[in-house]
Amino acid sequence: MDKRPCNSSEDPEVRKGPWTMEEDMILINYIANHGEGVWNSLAKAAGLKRTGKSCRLRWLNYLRPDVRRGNITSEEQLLIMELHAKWGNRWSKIAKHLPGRTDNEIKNFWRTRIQKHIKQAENFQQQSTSDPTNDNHHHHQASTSQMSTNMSQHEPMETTYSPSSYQGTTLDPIFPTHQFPTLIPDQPSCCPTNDNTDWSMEDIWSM
DNA sequence: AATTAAAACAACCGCCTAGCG
DNA sequence: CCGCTAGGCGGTTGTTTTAAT
Repeated sequence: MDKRPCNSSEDPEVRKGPWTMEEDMILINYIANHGEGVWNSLAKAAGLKRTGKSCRLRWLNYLRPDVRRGNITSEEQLLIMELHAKWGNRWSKIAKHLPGRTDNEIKNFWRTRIQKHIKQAENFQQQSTSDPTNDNHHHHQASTSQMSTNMSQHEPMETTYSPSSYQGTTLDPIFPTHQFPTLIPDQPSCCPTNDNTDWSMEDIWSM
């Protein structure tokens, strides 16, 4: 486990940080030949100086052949929002309904794209509520009810989620309608150019 | 062109739980 | 039943990339 008396972070034998292409290749080859086993022993057997956890994460979030990367479509966005409204931050549960997407990716997506807009909406709300000339803050629209209907009977309120957070999303450019995004401009975040090393998963899998 | 700020993404950390001896 | 371990999960942090000035 991770009550880690052993394999502690001071252990010079344990590598941390970004994975190299060599490590990726080793992991992929090993799993291709032996399958996924007990991750700790897999890491050792494969000769990787990584924790089992690290290997597992790398495999699940990045190396698996069926993992989809890049643009999250508007349909997927919509699904994510619906499922998040239902289940809160149950990222892995949500991810199961988005084939090829990982919980980590969805989580990051939520934090970077959606939460930002919720915050903005909240700020606007505060402004508008403190503005006596603006009294439209009690008109709960479809968006509100749609997103919050199931909240009450579900898990304890997630800190990242507040039904009211969704109110006012109509103001946000990313949510052009009263509903949830039916069409959201695809972000330039496609083409993950994170490969300074000039290689991609396609390259690896073609080997 | 250089610098800074913001956004996006990858990876780690620590807690929780299930399974096994 | 109890303790231990591995795996899974959600939160958070660190790094890289992109956009703005």
